[in-house]
Amino acid sequence: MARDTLSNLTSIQERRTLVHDVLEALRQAIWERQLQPGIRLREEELAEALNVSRGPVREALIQLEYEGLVIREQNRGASVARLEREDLDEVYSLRMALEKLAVQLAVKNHNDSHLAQMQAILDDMRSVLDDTVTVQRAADLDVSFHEVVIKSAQHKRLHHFWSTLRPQIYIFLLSRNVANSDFREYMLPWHQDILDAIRDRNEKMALELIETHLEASYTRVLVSYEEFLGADRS
Amino acid sequence: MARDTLSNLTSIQERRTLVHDVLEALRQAIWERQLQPGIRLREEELAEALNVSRGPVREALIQLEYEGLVIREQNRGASVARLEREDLDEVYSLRMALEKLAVQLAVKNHNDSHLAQMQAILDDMRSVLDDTVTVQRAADLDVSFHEVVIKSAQHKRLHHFWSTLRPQIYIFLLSRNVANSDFREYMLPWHQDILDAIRDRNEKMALELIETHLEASYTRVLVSYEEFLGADRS
DNA sequence: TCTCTCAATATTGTATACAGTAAACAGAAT
DNA sequence: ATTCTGTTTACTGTATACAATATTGAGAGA
Repeated sequence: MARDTLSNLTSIQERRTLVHDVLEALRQAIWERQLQPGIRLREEELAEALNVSRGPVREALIQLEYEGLVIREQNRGASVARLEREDLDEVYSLRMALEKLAVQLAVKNHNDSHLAQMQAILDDMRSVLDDTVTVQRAADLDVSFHEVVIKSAQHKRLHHFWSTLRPQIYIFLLSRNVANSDFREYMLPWHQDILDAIRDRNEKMALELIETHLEASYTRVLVSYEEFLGADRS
Repeated sequence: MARDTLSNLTSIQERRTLVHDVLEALRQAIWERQLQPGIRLREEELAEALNVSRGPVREALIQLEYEGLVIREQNRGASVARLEREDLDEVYSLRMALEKLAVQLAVKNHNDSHLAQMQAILDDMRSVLDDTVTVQRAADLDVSFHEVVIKSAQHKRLHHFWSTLRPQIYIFLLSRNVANSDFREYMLPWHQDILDAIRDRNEKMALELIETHLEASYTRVLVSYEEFLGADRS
């Protein structure tokens, strides 16, 4: 059989381990606030609930600690992280530093596939303009666009660091009160501009755009997240 | 008993777990090239050699993967990472992004303790000027100065990210051929300037200095590390 | 009533045992 | 000879069992 024929087949879904499954389940539960900030995460309890042993749960908790969703203490176990306003500041300042580096490299290193992926996400954003969009959908589209930008920098460690930040970014974005108008006024035009600057290899413009975009994003999220924290306490 | 009296006591050495010990042993062995790039790290073999079970070894390998010293593959185990020239580029470009953010924050957030710690390291550098310095000692001093700068930014996530990069930075620095003249000509004056700029809260200056310092460091390490890679292949 | 000590308990840290996977090899078919 | 296929083997992935630690609460002493 010719190799070219085979290369058309979509590759088989990589066999995953229990750690992956546990990770997804816990992340999801934290995002959906079924597991609320501060709640203790006992290894055995989770293991029972998910029908696995403590080993995979423990490894998943280690990973979640890296992602900032969980706090682990020596001999005292894990709990869901409480993300305060300072954490939002930290995440966004780090994100800014990483994404500035990313667009500088993206301008040089992107390829057509990256541009196509960005364009596809913009198209998705456009297609949901008429529907009512859920905050999850908005966050997904937002995060995945930025992820492609990061990927197009072709910098393994940068991508890895950013991915570690992603689950926290997602949490903050989930606090927004999104409306369709947001897509029309912010999401679409800003991301389109960034894509254009990368495609045109205009480094200065791309840098400026990512800075103003992230600053604006921060400002908007700050309001909604503080609101959320306030409501949470009452 | 008065609280003030107690606060003078140095806190008791935190009880450490086996994971810590395994981590230190493996990092050290990789730094010293007893474990050479590419060598397979079988969990059971390491466990036996270190007189622990596979659990702690496995967790240590996960951590080392984060630190970039080890590669882990699904169902195929771990091996010591081969750090090529591209990895040096990645580490330094990321380091630059992180430390630029760090000095900007350090200028605002540093306290007297941080300044004292930096000064102490500069004093150490001065005190070894007359001795013959080992490359390890030079790397230790270099890395620890930058670590204090990072700490003085008072940004938990930034510190954590930088710490993840530190073991790799250390590997690259170990390839240098250090002489006492390097301390006199580079290490001391550059680090002194950075300290001064942070103390004077001169953000623009601090940024400029860290940029030129890291670029220069990169250039110097690039030469020695390529030499090392070449020698390694022959 | 308050503080201290000590045991009980709950939970993580660690060790061991078993299951599953993938590379390596040997033998059969062409 | 070469490719395929089944089997072995060596390892990681997972489960279970045991040890060590930290918190809690009850009782003794002040």
